[in-house]
Amino acid sequence: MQAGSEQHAVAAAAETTKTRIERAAVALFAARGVDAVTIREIAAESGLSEGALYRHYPGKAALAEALFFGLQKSLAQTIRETAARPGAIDDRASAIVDAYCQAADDDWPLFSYHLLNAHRFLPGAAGRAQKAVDNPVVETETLVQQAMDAGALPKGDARLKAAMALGVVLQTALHKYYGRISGDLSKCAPAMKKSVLAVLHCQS
Amino acid sequence: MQAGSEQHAVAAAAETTKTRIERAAVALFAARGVDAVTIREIAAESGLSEGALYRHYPGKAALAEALFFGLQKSLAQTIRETAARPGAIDDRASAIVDAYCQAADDDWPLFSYHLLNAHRFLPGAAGRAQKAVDNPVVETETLVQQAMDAGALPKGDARLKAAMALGVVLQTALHKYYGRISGDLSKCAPAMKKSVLAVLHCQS
DNA sequence: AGCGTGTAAGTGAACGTTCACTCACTTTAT
DNA sequence: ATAAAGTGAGTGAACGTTCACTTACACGCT
Repeated sequence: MQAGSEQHAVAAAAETTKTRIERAAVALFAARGVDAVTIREIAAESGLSEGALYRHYPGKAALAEALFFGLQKSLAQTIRETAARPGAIDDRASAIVDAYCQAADDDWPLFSYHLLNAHRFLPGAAGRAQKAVDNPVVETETLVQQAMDAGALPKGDARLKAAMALGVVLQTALHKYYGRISGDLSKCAPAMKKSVLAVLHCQS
Repeated sequence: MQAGSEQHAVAAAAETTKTRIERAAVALFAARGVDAVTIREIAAESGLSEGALYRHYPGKAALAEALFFGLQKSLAQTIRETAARPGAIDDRASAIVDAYCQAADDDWPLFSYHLLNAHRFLPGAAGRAQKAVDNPVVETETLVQQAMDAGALPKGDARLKAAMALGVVLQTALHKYYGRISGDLSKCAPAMKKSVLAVLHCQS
């Protein structure tokens, strides 16, 4: 891990064994659900043996978790950075819509896996308060709250506003999963931006 | 099933063995996911034995499916009737928001189970076109399309508009599941209605 | 170059557990 | 008496995980 042959590896993503496993797993998990997929299937799909998977991940659960939180963290970071940028709330909200679209179009299997399995990894109402770091929802709520405090949005329940705005984007992605909307999610970005802004600015 | 003692059974919902099973199953499925729940647990929760469940359902999968499609059908029917009622699009859209709120507040375990497990029972993009009958999404799309045709809404992609409008409501319900929004979903109805209308009427 | 050695990566049969489902039997209601 | 409803130990298949073994390769030594 010290002097590999694939540093500056952000873009090219060399096809290491580990990424082979991850791609196979994400494709199967997204298509059929984590529980319905067996280690044997992941091994077959990635062209490896079952035992080999355990050289890279301690188990199926850890693999599923790592895949989910990888994107979760990356989305949260993007939103946090976007929210921190100076500028009008409209521009920042639009940038977040673009960020979601880009994540979806970049790696649709991973994105849809994340979309459909969030409730598997995030605690429901029972388990107290979601981890506040690396959470796209929390970041969005914070952004909305700040805009309200600054008078850039009408005062109101920031959490509710954030939920409704996120819903515009995430339900659209879900309908893409169901085949009710086709093509890249970015294609819908202009309409989603207008709707998100309409939601954010409407009096409640 | 022909001459039972519980016809007119819409409201009172007599506590038959079958409903005991269903309530126990839905509570467990909603809290921990279908695959993580065992038949033994459902039996224990409902105060029956494993064998007894099989007198009423052919298996776990059929039980999970019946619970899902029970609400799916009921939601679709409500929306269809609402959409068919004469009146302004705004009033009908508001009525649909109320219908979702009522379904959620009536039986939150069932509603959240439905919300979180839709992708388990509805075919993804691969399986061609979702069953068009008894599908709340299809009904909503139809309503939006009709309103566009009638000039009551700006022309555009009805499916996308429907997705975004549904997202306002369903993501809010999801955030209630995560404990980010508390109290009855109906409490959010006024704000959701305003947002849904803002989405529907905004130019795209 | 040839050789010995240590380490990481990969293999797949075998293991033990879990779980949906079955069935011979008991209880309850009519 | 008879049928419907309920019981729970038993069964067999599926699955995640383990492990003894094999292969690939890097490095120092002569």
